[in-house]
Amino acid sequence: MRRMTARPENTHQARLLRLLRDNGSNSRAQLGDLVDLSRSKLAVEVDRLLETGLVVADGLAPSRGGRRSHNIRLAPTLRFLGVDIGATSIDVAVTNAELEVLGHLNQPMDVREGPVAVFEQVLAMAAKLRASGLAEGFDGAGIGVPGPVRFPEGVPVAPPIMPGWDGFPVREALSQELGCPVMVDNDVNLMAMGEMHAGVARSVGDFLCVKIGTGIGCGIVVGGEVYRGTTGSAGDIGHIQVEPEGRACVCGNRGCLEAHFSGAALAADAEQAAREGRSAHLAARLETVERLTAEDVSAAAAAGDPVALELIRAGGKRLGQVIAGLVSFFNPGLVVIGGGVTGLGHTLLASVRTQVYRQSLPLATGNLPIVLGELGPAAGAIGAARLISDHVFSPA
Amino acid sequence: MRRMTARPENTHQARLLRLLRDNGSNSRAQLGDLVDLSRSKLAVEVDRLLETGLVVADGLAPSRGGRRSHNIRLAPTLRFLGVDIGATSIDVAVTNAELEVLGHLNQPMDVREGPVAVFEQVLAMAAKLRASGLAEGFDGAGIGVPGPVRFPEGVPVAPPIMPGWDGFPVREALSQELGCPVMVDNDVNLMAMGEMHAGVARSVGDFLCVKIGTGIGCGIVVGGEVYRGTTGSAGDIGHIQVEPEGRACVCGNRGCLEAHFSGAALAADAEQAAREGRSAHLAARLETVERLTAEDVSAAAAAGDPVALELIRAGGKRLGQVIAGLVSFFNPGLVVIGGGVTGLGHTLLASVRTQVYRQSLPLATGNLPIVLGELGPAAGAIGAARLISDHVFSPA
DNA sequence: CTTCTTTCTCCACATGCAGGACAAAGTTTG
DNA sequence: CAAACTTTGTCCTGCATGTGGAGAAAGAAG
Repeated sequence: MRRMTARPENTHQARLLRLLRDNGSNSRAQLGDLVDLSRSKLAVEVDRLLETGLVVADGLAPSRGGRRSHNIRLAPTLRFLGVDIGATSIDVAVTNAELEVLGHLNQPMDVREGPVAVFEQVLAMAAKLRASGLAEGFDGAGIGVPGPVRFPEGVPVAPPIMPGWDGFPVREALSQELGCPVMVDNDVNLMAMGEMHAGVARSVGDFLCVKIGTGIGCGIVVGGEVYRGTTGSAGDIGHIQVEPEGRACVCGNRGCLEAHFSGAALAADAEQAAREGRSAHLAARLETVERLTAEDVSAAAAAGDPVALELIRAGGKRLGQVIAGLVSFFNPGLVVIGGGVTGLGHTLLASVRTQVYRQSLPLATGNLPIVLGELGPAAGAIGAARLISDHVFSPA
Repeated sequence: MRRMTARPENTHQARLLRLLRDNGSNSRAQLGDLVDLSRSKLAVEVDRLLETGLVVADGLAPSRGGRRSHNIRLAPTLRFLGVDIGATSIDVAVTNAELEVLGHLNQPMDVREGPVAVFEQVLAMAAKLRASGLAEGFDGAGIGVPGPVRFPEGVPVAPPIMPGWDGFPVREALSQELGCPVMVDNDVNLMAMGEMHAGVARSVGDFLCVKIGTGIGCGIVVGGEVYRGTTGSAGDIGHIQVEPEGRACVCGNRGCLEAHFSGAALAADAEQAAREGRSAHLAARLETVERLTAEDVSAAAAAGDPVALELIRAGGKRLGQVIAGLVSFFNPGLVVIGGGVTGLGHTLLASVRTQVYRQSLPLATGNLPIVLGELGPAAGAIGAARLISDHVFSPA
């Protein structure tokens, strides 16, 4: 079960591994252009990487006007596991060393069932992916949980929506079970990493990634690195006050953003509208299902239901207020909006944009794109794979 | 005029220079404990630094149980100039290489008089300090301006309260005049650097530094480094909305924090209270001066005037609302409050604290000190010296 | 006064790396 | 098709740098 994946011996090797991860197969000559090492040094390091098995030869590159160069690539047998535990579902993906998703499973599950039950499920899903021939074992696993994490130890801390998880040694436990290195992070941070690696945020140094799911969170990226804050709770914007005497929130305060707009709040608003007969569309839907969800609102909006559209617009305005403040404060180069309710799509986006561009100063918004995430439900799992690959591809 | 200050040749030397700057005179042996270099290597680098003249011998250290070690220190003739241009006044300080303030001048001046007039004043003040024998020349100068700056070029960009400064080549011009390296930054960022170097924020990696002056700004420090944002406008929190249909602000919006609480807003509120006869204390003051200032409010509060106290409390609440949001988002390890109106002191602080601790989640506020700055009016100038010393003490 | 500790210098040795020479493999030109 | 030029990869030498030990210098402890 346990795989002894080699680790790079120095920063040069780590650099090369990451280049190969991000740019795919590459010729030795091309690598030479990228890394500013002498030919001899480069040859030595590449040879050592080939010896460790992390890297393998991959045929000849096309000629660039002279002798053809030898291609190398990351070992095609390397596998990373990306796990994204949401409030109501679990995503598990297998990737190769280039972080391309080879297989992806999604399973509904309430995180409140506790770490033991969730773990069982995650392991079962991982086993299923392995059984389907996608992987023989894993060289590393990243896992995201919907709450703050003490990052160095990989342990959730005081997660409001995850009773029973406080202090559970997620990293240690999963590492034991899978027999490979594991890193744990907040799900929102992983979404940000995913979008940074393979999504809209490629080549942006400083950006925000707002995730609207059951709750609302925000990933913060500073200089290409996720910023986690002093206690790992940075980006917890769900409980910023948007209405001085607003709705009561589960956190005990009033007027929190999450209480006014989030997957949960949207569903509640929709149900109320349906019951009060304000929306025929939503009422009809409520006849067939027990409880409405954010997806129902999204469907109603797509069908042109005015009440649903208004709910989304009002929510976008609230969200926009908060984002406007964050933009003034943080002056990001990009704002990404993602998460389960991306289905709300452009209605939401338009509403957020209007609010931000109106409220923030021109210097901060001047060239500020506000866009939807590109990776959809896979963002978290890809980010998780990226997290662990950064770890595995760094000197031991 | 031009002084050719030597620069370190490599990162080891830079490291040593900064240690000497931050810890003062030090024995070679002690440095050896701090830097993890072999004795021989350390000796070589120190010798080279002695050759350049950046570092000089400084007698013998007390014995640590054996042969006494030779002390070294930064050259006592090194001088940095720290300039802090506020909206209504200019601070100029001369420091030695350890960034101890040797001389400090303050001069009222409206920044709106434009870069040329302000420059003249700054140069006159620098000349005065030099004439008083504190410095023969400067080895570097840092300068802070009350608006966003394109940091790499050292040029203000679209500063709302500094008409005429947009695009003015501050760095270039000052460097020409003084004949030494110059760095330019936002005044709030420099205050943060000052408090980090010599104030309350020593040894804190991630913190916020809120400056309340004519306007309101916030310095952001991430991992010991100032974060400036994509266009250099990070920390511009004065125009975050605190009241949906609040007061009109100079920026064109309504309900901005600055419109409700800042040096300017406070003065305006106080005048109104005085005119309406709500405060005998403030009214009396208004008889002797033409316009009230934040200092007058501060004095009235110190004398127990209930209206002044209430103004401060209300302002603190507004400020607290915004800071609470930022704390949730950024999860800092410390919040420093400073700026001209620090005289408002503990009344303001109490009000802010109440609001933040009430509104933010326990995980973020659990161990979060909210304190007043320690350096008072010198913070900006010290931060400016620190900025340029970081530059001078880095490899060329 | 002797012994031990600490500091500092000097030196021999190892290591690591750059850069040139050269061979191998292709392309282009006449 | 041959000659000339380009690019790539390997080998090797020389230089630079840094490590760690030996030993001298300076002081503390007994």
